[in-house]
Amino acid sequence: MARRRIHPLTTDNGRNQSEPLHTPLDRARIVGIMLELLQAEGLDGISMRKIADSLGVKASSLYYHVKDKEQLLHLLAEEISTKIDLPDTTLDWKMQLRLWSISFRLSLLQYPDAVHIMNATFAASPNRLAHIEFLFRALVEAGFKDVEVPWLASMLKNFIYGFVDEECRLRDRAKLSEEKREESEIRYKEIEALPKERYPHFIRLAGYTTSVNWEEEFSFGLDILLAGFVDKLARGLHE
Amino acid sequence: MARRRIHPLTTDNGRNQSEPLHTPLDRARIVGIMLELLQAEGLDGISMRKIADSLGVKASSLYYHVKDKEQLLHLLAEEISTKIDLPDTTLDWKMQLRLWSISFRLSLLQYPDAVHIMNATFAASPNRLAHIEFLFRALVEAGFKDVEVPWLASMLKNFIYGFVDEECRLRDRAKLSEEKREESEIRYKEIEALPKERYPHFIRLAGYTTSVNWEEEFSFGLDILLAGFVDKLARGLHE
DNA sequence: ATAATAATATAATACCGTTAGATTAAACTG
DNA sequence: CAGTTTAATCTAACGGTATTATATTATTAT
Repeated sequence: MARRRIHPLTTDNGRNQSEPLHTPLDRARIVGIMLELLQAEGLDGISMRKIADSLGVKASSLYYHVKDKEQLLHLLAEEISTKIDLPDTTLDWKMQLRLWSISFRLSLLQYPDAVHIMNATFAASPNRLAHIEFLFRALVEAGFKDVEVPWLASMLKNFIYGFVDEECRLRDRAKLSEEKREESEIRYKEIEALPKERYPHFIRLAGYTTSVNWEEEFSFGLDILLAGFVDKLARGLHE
Repeated sequence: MARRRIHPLTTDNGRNQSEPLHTPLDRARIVGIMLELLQAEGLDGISMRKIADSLGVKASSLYYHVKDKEQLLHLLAEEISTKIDLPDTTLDWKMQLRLWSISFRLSLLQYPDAVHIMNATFAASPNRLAHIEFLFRALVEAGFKDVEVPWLASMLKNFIYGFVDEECRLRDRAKLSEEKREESEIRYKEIEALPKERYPHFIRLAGYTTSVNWEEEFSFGLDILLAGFVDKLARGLHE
């Protein structure tokens, strides 16, 4: 697969970059650039044209290395999930799930729109399956029935996706309101125009989602979900 | 706002449709068509061009009635949430949340991609706020602290979104595998090519998500989440 | 009838993913 | 070394997206 040029100078129409000059693309380099673009511009920064531009290449060339954009996102999701730690499997099952969840959240926070990418792609790749395997094993060893395990894992995953998604949104909005409130204020005025007397609880409690300790709040939700797991386990045993 | 023609026949360049002939558009009619397109073709069926075509009009004309597509989706989400029942507020709080969740899921299932539309739009519209108000009130009356209530409501919402999203996906895949497995089999072969010995639990348990009683499974998850709520409430009291 | 306004259309901009076919570069083969 | 094959990229195009500025028609009001 690895190819090397013998005579580095031939016709060379256009820019010449000293050494490699034309080392062909591969999936690893494409995914690497995608990760950079994601970091810099978010999901909108990942278009076939922009990826190609950043590689000094035309968009259509990407299709030689990959079937379509979906496959590229699939590879990107796998790459992102590389950075999630798998906890020590000798710990208490609750601690294992807790540590895994914390690590998962932190990884998702590292790249904008990571949640959407993970959620939009099929999880059948080595690293992602390793995480599913970890969850399934932990839940089985905890004592849950086989039929219950996939749904419990799904609940935990959905909790994290939902939380991080909301966290990113609220963080972005907080940033916006510091710099430029132009667009944002239009929406806020729509809220203020609503008949407040009809939503007393909402009005009173809405403020609690503005200044937040996210770690604390994540832990709060995680505790509740795991408490539900424990309750299910207890009921399942003496049933 | 309502406008009526006096002389129904003038120049009439093009098709003449008996009575109204040219009653101008309004947001209600646009949203109505969007709902039909959503039902028939899913989220991809809702483009500005397709909406306009279905109304016998050009895409740019829509911008006279609405700011952009986001606002249109906002209105659509509000319309969809009209069909969700608010349970009797005299019931036990757990029963209220349970009935609301069941009703919410059923509404989301009525239209393809409804979850994505709800999740992608800002929930500040009368009907959607009424639902938030309902949740907040129920949780406050249950005895939760003010700071906890928005996060609990968020958890419940995220559980439902995640569940229905997954339900739709698996249902669609089950349909596909009946008719044409062409594309689908490619992906399945990718899974089968993986080293199975590394994912023993996954291999053993993957089958449990194929033939599913969705009502039962939804109830299973809901029970667990609400058990976590109850646990939190109990701990919060004697703390 | 005329002026004002309401509603739609035309045309263009700047993107997007994807494909077919031509073209260049590198690697083999005799 | 010459010729052929294969690898990798490019050109050009298709059909789609949201959106905008500007022109045009249709209705209402004066």
